[in-house]
Amino acid sequence: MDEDGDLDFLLPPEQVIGPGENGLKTVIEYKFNDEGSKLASARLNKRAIERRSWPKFGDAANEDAGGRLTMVSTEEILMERPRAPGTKADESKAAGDSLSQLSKGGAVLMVCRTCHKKGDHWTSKCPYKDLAAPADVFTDKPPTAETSTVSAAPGTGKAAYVPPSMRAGADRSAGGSDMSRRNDENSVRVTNLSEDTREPDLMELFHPFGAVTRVYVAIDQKTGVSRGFGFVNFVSREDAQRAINKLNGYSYDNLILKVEWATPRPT
DNA sequence: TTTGAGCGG
Repeated sequence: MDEDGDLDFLLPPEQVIGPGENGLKTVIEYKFNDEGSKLASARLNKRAIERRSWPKFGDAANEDAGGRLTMVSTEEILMERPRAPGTKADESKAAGDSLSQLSKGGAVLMVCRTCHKKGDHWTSKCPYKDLAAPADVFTDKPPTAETSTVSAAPGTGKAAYVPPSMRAGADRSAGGSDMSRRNDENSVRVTNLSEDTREPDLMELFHPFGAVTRVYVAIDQKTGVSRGFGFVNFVSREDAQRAINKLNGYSYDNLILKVEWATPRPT
């Protein structure tokens, strides 16, 4: 109830004096004022006295006049859910928004930061995302003729920075000097797993060959059962190669494992 | 049978 009550624990406790013979009770309470200093105030709860004479109602109707002042209600209160299925769908249609857009979290909020198109796709799904960085990023690093390829961000007319790895003729082969890219290349695909092989099993099987950054087992979302293949990522390409050499054709859970380099999934 | 999931604003 108290908006800025987070420091109230620093204050002295409330004091209640009385009720005296006039039936009045004195309450001394402490508060911070706007400048943050401590204040004490006293109030007389005359109104509480007055409330005692009010007629009782509801569950308290049978209580004595001088009995409990408050009751815990057992009444059920049903909350309205404006977005509950089937309640407002018709209105949404009437408003002209397609349901598919609504299900993506609201058409208005979905504005691509790369091409600035509204309601069509997220930034990560932008068809131009490999072509141009978001127009409002890298403004402190204007592209220069020697170090970058300049292309136009569609619809903006602005030149956009293209990172070296994205430029035409960039070396995308494995094991180069490009550290950020190399990690993806150390991904090993494992197939012909038994269906009760899980990620900890893969970790146990592969980590003796070197540092493993990630293991993954494909799980059927409907049945929860393994789809029989997975991926293991190694820090070092050499370790991954040794694991392939040793574990490809290895008998595991009565099945012959197939272990080979994974090629990046098409996006 | 067999090349991963879904978030995010």
